[in-house]
Amino acid sequence: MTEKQKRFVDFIMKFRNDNGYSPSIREIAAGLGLASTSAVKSMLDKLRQMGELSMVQGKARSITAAAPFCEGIPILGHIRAGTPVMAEENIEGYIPVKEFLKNSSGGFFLVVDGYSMKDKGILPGDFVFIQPQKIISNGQIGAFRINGEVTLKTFRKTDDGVFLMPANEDFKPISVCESDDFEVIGRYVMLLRLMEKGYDFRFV
Amino acid sequence: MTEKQKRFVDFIMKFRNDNGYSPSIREIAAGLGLASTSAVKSMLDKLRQMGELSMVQGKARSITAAAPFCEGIPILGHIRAGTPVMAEENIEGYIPVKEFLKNSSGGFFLVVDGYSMKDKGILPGDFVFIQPQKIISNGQIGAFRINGEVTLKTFRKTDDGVFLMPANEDFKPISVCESDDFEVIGRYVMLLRLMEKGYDFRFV
DNA sequence: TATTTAACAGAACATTTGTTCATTAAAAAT
DNA sequence: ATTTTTAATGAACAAATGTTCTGTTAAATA
Repeated sequence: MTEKQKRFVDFIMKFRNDNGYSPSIREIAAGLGLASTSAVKSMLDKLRQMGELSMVQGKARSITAAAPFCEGIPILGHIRAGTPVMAEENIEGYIPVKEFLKNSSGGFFLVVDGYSMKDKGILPGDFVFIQPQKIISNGQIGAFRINGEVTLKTFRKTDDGVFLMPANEDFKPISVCESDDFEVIGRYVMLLRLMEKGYDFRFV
Repeated sequence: MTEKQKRFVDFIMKFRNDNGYSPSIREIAAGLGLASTSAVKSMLDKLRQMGELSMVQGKARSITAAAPFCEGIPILGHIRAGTPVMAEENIEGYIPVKEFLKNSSGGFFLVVDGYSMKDKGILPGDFVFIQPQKIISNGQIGAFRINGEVTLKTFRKTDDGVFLMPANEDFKPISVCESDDFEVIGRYVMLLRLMEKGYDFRFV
């Protein structure tokens, strides 16, 4: 990507972060100091062809940036690693939260209830993002349904059989028998913990 | 909020989740089975007055849902609490991730480096979202700069003075002296942990 | 029953916005 | 030096979109 192309994507991303919706072509032109809209249009077409952006023909403000150049929260530095300066020049990167927001991919949150995964830093009230998939690799954490109950555990397959391992010495591994009603729901790919309570999460 | 108003907000939120941009008034009308745009318009005006939505006069597709009815990931159930059914009717709520996405409010992420907050489930590599503020309440977790170093700790103010408390018995509390260069950077309001590595986070 | 209110339809209008095209200027390549 | 390519301009057009207005219908209210 050239410097100019980067400026385009940066502007669009910042605009979206600031306003909550994408800029129009004329707003992009104004923002980048261009007097014509056609220059912007051709650049957008090129960026779409490159896979950096996507947009829908004829639809106003339909530009969406492809991952990971999408809406995100800036990373301002490593904690304990020095003084974070609250300036745009200091942004280390962006977290592509939007990547996970795509409900179309089928992911969803589950709320953690117990302390069985405490040693993995997964606590009650945490939201774990589950990417649905039918198989899971050895050692990965995932959501499983066993005998009607849903649980979050580490998947372990040994010569002795399949086990769902907790991350807390107070809990025992679950041995998965042939006779069990067992299903892999999905893989644990993200954890979200909100300290701000009091939000109406629309629980019904 | 009435049932109809909820349907409006639901449709807009779902459209945004699916497409990445907001629906036009005519698309809302079509989606809700209405033949006129004016009915939609007046409802949108009302929802804006209620504070549920916000939009900019004359700008196409500028509807953004106010927190917490904004872009979000569906919550499909409590883990260990039964069988989550992967259906829309089963959605318990939405997590207002977008609320924290608003860079305009000044929030940002810091990357956690050490194990000093382990017992609070905060591990190295985690992203902690910091809401900038100059003062912080007793017992809250926040990011602080002390003598040039940035650290995440629990703020504790007692008769004996001000302390930055770790959540790990291997670490000692930090006593804040008058002579120290001390500053409250902000409050810890969210934690994000990504299991999917390999993303290009645009680190420079 | 009469009146008011709210919700919606339908049309019309104005603005925004995407799109295209001819042209110019500068840079790169031949 | 000539040609080609690229980037940008400016204008114009068409489509999408927000906005407003009048009338209608049904429900609520007096």
